Amino acid sequence: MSGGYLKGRIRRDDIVSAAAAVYGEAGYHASSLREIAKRAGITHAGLLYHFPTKEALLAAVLERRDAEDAAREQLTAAPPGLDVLRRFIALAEHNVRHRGIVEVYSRLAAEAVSEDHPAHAYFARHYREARDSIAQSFHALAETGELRPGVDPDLAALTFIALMDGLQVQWLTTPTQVDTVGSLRLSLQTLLTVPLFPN
Amino acid sequence: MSGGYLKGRIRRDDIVSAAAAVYGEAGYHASSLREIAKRAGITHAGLLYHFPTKEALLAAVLERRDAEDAAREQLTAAPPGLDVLRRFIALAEHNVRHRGIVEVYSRLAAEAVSEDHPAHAYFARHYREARDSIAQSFHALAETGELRPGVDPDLAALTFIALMDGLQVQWLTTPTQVDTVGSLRLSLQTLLTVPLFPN
DNA sequence: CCTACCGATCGGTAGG
DNA sequence: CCTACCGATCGGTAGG
Repeated sequence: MSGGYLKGRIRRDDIVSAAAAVYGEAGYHASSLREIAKRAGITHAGLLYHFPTKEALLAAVLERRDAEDAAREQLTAAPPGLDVLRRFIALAEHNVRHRGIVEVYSRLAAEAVSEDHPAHAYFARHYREARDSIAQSFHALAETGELRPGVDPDLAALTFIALMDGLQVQWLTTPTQVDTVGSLRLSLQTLLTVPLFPN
Repeated sequence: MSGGYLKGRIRRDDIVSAAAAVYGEAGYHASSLREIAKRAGITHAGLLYHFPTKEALLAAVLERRDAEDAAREQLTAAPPGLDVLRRFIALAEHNVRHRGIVEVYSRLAAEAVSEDHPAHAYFARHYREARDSIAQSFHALAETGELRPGVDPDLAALTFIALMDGLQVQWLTTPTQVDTVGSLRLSLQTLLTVPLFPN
């Protein structure tokens, strides 16, 4: 019955995977529909049958990434507090084992600083949501005395997100010299009065 | 006597300035020699008379940036310690008032994570030198008891550099919501046992 | 989904 | 430094 639709969904998924891989290697603007299509096993005109424009394909890549992240880490599900912070650390640990994911994200984020980039709104929203989520946790920790006195929760949240992103670029550039997870743990622990990972 | 050479140097400088501006807006790969040449008031073939290839122009942009940074902040001149850290903060303050500089740097850094990018070696070296400089200062502070006990100087150096870079991308994306200098001060102060900026 | 094509743009070169 | 050009590549469309 829905055989045709199923095949279409699989094909679309292959294209999105190929696109994410190419974006990671070349960024969005420098990626060509022909290269993406070749990896998906079709022509570039065939790709445009599934995604009407280059931008529509980018949107599909970003949407799938959001869905995957949400499903894997349940970042927003936990109540504000230490657990949320631990889940962000877990996300960083996952990323170290999946360089491709980090490449796409880092490259697109840098391109999207321009207001006219098609992914600009996506990243502006992404940053705001991440900051809000982390800030809520720091505020909760402040109320229970688990945040070091004098630390501003909102500023600490901004700092944590910026640190995650900066570490990723530096890690991609010189992988052997960057301990992403160690740096995140150090920074977080320094802000707390209780152990982040009790022995 | 050297009239011809002087004019050549001025023209070359105009081209480098135009290139830096375009790199900041579009990145390196997406920048065209024709757009850069137009802003410098010549044709793209004329540009190639001064710089033989697109890569040669990129190298000139990076070289000039290094020279300007070194001259302005004398980052390597100070003896390791609090003063070096304060100079990096001063650099961040300067950058907030010169968005264009930050755009070039952030965009190129993200592109250059690829090993085959012509600026890859430049950024790998840049990161290493920055880490070494900061690490030396943290080591010095550790010996005088000005670094919080338990803080690893090398990890703290990596963290500080990553934080600077991550803040810049987030600030470029959502300028009104990011306090770059405040975040850097908070992070540094949290690592120290003495005031970074005594009142 | 493909073949065939379009106009536009790219980095670089020849020749002056 | 310019004019004029090259081959290559781009996103997108027509027509099936």
